[in-house]
Amino acid sequence: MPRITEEHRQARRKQILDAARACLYDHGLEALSMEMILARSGLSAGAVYGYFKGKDEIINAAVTEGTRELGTHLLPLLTSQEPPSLPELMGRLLDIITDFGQRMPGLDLLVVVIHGWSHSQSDPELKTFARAAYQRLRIEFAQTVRRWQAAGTFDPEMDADGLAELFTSVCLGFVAQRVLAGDAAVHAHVAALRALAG
Amino acid sequence: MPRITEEHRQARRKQILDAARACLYDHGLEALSMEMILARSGLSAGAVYGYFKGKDEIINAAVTEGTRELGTHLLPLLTSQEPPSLPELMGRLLDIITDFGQRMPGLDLLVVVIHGWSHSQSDPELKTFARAAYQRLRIEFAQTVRRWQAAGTFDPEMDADGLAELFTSVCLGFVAQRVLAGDAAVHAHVAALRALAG
Amino acid sequence: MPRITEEHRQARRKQILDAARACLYDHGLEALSMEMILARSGLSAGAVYGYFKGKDEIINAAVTEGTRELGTHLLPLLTSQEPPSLPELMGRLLDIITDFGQRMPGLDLLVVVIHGWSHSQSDPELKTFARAAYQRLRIEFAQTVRRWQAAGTFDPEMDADGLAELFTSVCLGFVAQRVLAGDAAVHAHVAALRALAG
Amino acid sequence: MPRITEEHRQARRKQILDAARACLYDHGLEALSMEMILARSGLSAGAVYGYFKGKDEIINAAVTEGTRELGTHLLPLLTSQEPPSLPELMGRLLDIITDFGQRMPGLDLLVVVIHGWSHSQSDPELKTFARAAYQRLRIEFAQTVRRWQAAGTFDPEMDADGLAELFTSVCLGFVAQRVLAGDAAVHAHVAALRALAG
DNA sequence: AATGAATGAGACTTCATTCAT
DNA sequence: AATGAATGAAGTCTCATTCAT
Repeated sequence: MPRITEEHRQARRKQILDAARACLYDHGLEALSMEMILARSGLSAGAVYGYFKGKDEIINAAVTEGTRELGTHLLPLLTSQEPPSLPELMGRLLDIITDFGQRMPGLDLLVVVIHGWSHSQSDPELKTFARAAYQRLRIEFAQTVRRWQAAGTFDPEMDADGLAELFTSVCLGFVAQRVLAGDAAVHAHVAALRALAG
Repeated sequence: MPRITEEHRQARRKQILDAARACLYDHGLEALSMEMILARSGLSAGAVYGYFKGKDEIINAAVTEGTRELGTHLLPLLTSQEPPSLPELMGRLLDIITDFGQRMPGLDLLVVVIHGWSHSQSDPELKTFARAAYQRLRIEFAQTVRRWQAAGTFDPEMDADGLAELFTSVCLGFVAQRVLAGDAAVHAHVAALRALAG
Repeated sequence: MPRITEEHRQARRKQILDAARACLYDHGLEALSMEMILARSGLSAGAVYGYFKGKDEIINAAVTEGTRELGTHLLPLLTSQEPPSLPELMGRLLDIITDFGQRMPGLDLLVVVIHGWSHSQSDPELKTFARAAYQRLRIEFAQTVRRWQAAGTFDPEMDADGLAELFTSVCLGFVAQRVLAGDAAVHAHVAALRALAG
Repeated sequence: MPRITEEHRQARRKQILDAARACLYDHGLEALSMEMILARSGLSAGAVYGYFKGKDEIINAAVTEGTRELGTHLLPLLTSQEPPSLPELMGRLLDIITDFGQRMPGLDLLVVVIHGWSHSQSDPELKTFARAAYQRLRIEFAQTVRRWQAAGTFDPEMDADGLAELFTSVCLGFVAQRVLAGDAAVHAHVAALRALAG
């Protein structure tokens, strides 16, 4: 069946990456095997290798494209010229993260995100990508803080970069806590922030 | 055959676990092999298998004992009957985390911690352990909040559990941010908390 | 669908076999793959499989047709009723072999011949073919020797078959030496024969 | 069973290389597989990979060590300060080649030699080795010719290098002819040389 | 007649673990 | 207690061939 459409190609790619994510969720980085991905995707070895050069490329694509997609949802809120208040903004960000985690039925994508964090430490390409992505998050937080300061919501004396680091930690820690402790509530974080900095 | 001393056994165990951590840092979860650990530890296969039942047991021990050790340093601060102020407490906790990360020359133990987070999601035993450990952190934070409330530092109306979740996220996120973004400063977090909740 | 012309078929066949020879020269028997031949010939898999039943058939055809073609050039000299002297005859034969080796730009066809020798040892069909072809060479040499004896150039007492074996070895060895040692000169062989048997 | 003797190591190496040669004889370069070599050697995959880095290294070792061994038997005759007459020398050389071919029961090592010729054209390391080995043969032949000339057996006017090329072709061609035509007799070559140059 | 995406058997190799010494 | 050679299941990937279009 020659000459497939670009649309078809993209569907196949997604099929493979989704299978990889599901297997990563089920078995973890160590035990993840091509055989699993092949079985879960329903494709043959040859077919999969027509889309990706190897296992590494599949994992990297699964991680980077997932991260990019989450970023696509988070960034509009952080680049908004009139950001909502800190608790509200954080609430929306954590909601997006929570929704992202529940995007695929039968698995928690946040667990896959954690596997991505781990994997990014041993794959140079992924490490560079992760560094850029998470530094970007911090930078956008800093900009948002400056917008709050300009709007008079925050004291202009405050260190925008320091606050951005803290907020970045809250977002990343929310992911970690959900995965490691088994739960973490958006509303709890929002209420706590409102109580502290209300 | 004269039995070896318990002291000797513990030294060998540590030798193996340190080698495993170093290899984990250098190569990640996926590429970690017994051969590496053997080479790095300077022991033979037979020797190592005399101390651990297999690779999984080594990884689990490396992760659980590391986590336990970090906990041992953190808990006294969180169980103190007269906790310092939030920014100060957080500063001390993050300092301990930072120091822990730099404990072994040539590697960043926080990277190993992240690998542990990932691995804990696919190993049931480790998952249970992690859940207990990180929930414990949250619980102790909640107790500290209640002590602050009792002491009049914090408004008694505030939700202690919600604040505990937030603080837990900050600690975990600090680890993640240092590893992923490449840096995160204790003083920045402290200053930000002081600015917010002074 | 109008049948393609026989001429077109032959052109395509040659295109495929020449690609196979070039790939054989570049990569050897072990590494030779259909993908290479496909890429080099500029044809699609489906097209090539319309001309040959499979890889083996292509290799066999490349070898047998090449051998047959070389034979076509050599035989007239060996069946001549009035053969030139031994040194001169050998000179002409080796010239033909040398020219054959340089027939295709960018590759040494004698290298391909050696691959054919190797391959013929594991393919029964090719082995039979090779046996017939090289025995024929020997037989024709013997006939030539008999013509020389009849003409009084050679002593009739000499063993024509033994001489034919020697001459066959010289021809085959010339090919092997050019390929293995990297060179072998026709004139050196001719001069040596003239010096020995002048 | 740790700490094996060097003797044991050599025996294992030979076991593997002999298995490789037998498989090469039975199946040829293309079809040769590790599985075959493993089965024939009676060793496990892991064991074999403890002796050789991979399939290529096994093939190369089988070829180079075989060639070196044949050389070890041929060279003394070619470096002798008082070489026998041409027919006699050639007879002895071809006898050694013939014996070498029959060295291993159940297979014709000369067929393996031809596979080595083929393989040497696609493996750079082997190509260099082969070039050196066969040029050496030619060089020693030339020296022998010069000794004959010095001794008065051969006309000093003759081109020693040209004769050496011819004699090298006879030796290599003898191997090729035995393999390709199915036979070639030492005595026929000797008689023919005696008849020509006696 | 031609295309080339897909198949899937099977190739090569690794590596956690064992056990004779 | 320690060694390290050997095992062999299992992993990743290739590639000759097919067949829907």
